[in-house]
Amino acid sequence: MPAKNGVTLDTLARELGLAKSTVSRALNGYPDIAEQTRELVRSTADRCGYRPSSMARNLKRGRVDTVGVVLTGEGPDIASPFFVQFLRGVTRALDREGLDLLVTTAPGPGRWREAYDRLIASRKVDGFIVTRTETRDPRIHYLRQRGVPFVSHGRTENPSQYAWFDMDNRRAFAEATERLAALGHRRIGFIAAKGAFNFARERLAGYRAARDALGLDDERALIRRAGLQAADGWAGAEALMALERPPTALLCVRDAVAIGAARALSARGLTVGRDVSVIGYDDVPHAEFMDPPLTTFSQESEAAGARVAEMLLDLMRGRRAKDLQELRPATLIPRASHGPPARTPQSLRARLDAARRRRGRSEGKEPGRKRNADQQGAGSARGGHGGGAAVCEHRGRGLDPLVDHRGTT
Amino acid sequence: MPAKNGVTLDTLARELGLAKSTVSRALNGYPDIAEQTRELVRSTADRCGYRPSSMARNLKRGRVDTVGVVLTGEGPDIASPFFVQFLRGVTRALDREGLDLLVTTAPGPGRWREAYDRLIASRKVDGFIVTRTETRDPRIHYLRQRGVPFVSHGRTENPSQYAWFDMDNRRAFAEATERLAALGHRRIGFIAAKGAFNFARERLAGYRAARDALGLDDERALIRRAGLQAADGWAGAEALMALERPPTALLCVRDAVAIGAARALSARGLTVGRDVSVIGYDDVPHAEFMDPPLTTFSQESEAAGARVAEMLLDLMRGRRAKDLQELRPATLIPRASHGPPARTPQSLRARLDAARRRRGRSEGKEPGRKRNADQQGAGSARGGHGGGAAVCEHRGRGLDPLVDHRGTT
DNA sequence: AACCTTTCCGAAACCGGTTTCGGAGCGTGG
DNA sequence: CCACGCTCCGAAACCGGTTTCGGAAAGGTT
Repeated sequence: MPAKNGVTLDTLARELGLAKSTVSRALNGYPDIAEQTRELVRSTADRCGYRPSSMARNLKRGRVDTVGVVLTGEGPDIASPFFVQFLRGVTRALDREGLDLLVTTAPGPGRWREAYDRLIASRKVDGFIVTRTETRDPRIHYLRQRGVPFVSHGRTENPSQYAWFDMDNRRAFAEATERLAALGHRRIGFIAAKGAFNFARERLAGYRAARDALGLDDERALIRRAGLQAADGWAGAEALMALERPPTALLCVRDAVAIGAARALSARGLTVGRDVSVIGYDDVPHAEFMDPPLTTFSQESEAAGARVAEMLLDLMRGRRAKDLQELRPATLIPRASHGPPARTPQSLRARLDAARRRRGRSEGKEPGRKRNADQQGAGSARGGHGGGAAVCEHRGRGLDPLVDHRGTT
Repeated sequence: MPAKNGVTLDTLARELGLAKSTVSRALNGYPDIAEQTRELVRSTADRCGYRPSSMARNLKRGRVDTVGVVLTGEGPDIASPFFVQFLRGVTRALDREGLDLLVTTAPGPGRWREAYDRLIASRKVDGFIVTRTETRDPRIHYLRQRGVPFVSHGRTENPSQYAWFDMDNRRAFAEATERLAALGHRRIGFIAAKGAFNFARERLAGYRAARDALGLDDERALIRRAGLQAADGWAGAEALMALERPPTALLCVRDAVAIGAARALSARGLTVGRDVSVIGYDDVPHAEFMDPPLTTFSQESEAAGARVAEMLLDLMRGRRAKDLQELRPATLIPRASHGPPARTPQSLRARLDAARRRRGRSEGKEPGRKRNADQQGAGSARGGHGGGAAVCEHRGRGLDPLVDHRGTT
């Protein structure tokens, strides 16, 4: 029943009175076809709207002109607007060479291997793009051992043996640290990610390196490890502000975290950018519209996607993986969420304590502000009033600090 | 050279001493194979790690078990975290049935047709998912006329003849309007989108319907049309607050716009949720961490993606398109950015004028706040201080109102 | 014992291209 | 006039499956 709408090679051959093979070679630019014949074939081919069936062609050629991406990771970690930009960059670059992108999902948490297996074994893709690498990423190892070409967006701890494209996260956070130090900050907190994402490790490493090189305060308690969401930023900032000597600046592993942190600070009555500086990473669309606008690093995700795709094409054409490794600088976007410290840690402590006392007094006699009854606690995170912790607790996270006790590597 | 790593049907057949066709039928559950033989074949098949080549199989079967999505639209309009969630939902649902998702891009603005053409003609996909429909979307017409199965996420103005899944945007914004009216608002502004996206039209229509049904103020000037970004929200709010009688509540076509609008309001010294209520749509991750947290509508993008994929599978299995049309309610997430109006429009006007006078006086003698020199104007959007317009102007948008002069349909 | 079903499997066509191989037609040099 | 090389095209194998068709073997009937 494959009647299809299709005009095939045979159709053309019959139409032209030529052999199927002749038509094929004419269309594919073989040198043993008379130029006149070739032209004739070409013209009737696109007069009839002929398009070779990709599956038939692929069957013989042994490749499918498709690269794969398998979506791993759960929940909102991946829910970044940049991933779409990245995909767009990838598809744009692939399209220029006539390739397509196949997207699939792991059938469950931790079951990425099955997805790769299926795509490889059924020959649905010629290569892979892997994203969001972890420091020790089993996917890299797996793909290398299976001999499938791939390019990774982000490195692992030992990135010498495969093709990758990465932002220089380490340098970026070193730069942010240096910048804050130059403004006078000596005590800089870091709200890090507890996951194994390599970009998170690198950012932390960059902070540490610059901090040590500059001789800044380096207590363990200045580093909080949490998740990657705004609620984690809130919790992290709360914990850091609870310190005996709170930091005057906060580096956040990404903007989502910075957003939560900034809210926690202003909920405690502090002015972000004066009392405490905050710097994030990503330049999410809303960073510019925070109050104050968030200092951050830009992404250029689409360009990254395009570059990764190009690298994969090079790789599949035989270029060596070791020659395909690119580290790109991230560019700082300075906005008003950072500046010279307006207070010392001691003064900050005093200010926080004063604010808490003030809040304690006014508790329960909040002015004529109706609170919507049908909401589940999130509404309590209002500027200056109320306990901000509710925002975190209803997400299942308390304020318990998650101090980092390990080294970088 | 197709040495491949692969174990093929012939390999198995030779190994088992059976015919290729027997092996194939055994594996595919044909009834004319002895149960014993089938088991034998099955076991050796997965002992050898046999996986049928998808291209070979597809060639004969005439389908490829792949559905396509072509990314259209430019710039940040598509840069929504929800699109990834949506894709994840799609791939999850497809994966359950052994299908994959092919993603591609139009080779240029307005050239979506080429992308569809290529995928259809080269038989790389069996069907399509189209997203972000416009009110009169040529893609729908095109795919219908070509007879390719597809499901659309979002409707067009005449949605009776194809399969679609959509949120009830109209009901959502009617509900938001009713809710505000119940709280006492009589003058509600709407920051709409000037594009042709159908969801934007529907939201506006819902607002209009409820507004008229409730007899609220309905001046044209209460509707501003702009883009979909935060800067547009800023500009829209600025324009609405410049009215002789400003609205006491602002409905925004989506959260990004609401974020910009809220910032504009607070930059003018107004308290969002008291002086002016703001409601958005999307429930972006940061909405909860705004000050105050943003009232909005949730998306459930992943579930939507999954449902759309399931509908497409049904369609490809022969179910009729007319039976595959689903409208789902959006659920309001009430937070603190809306409440009863604390002021009348007149009082709002007075407050705004007073704030402007105050700003005028303090201009030029801003306290010891260093402004970073190497930023391009965005930093001027600081809370309460400075002219907020800069944020919009450096994006190439002025404050000129773009009033709506047309009807709904 | 001849005949008819059923059960189970093998042979071969087929999907729509690509690629190899060989040969017809033509011009040229010895 | 024949051998030889060159240009251009046709025939057929092939890629790795699916599906059709036919027939052998086994079992049951009269």
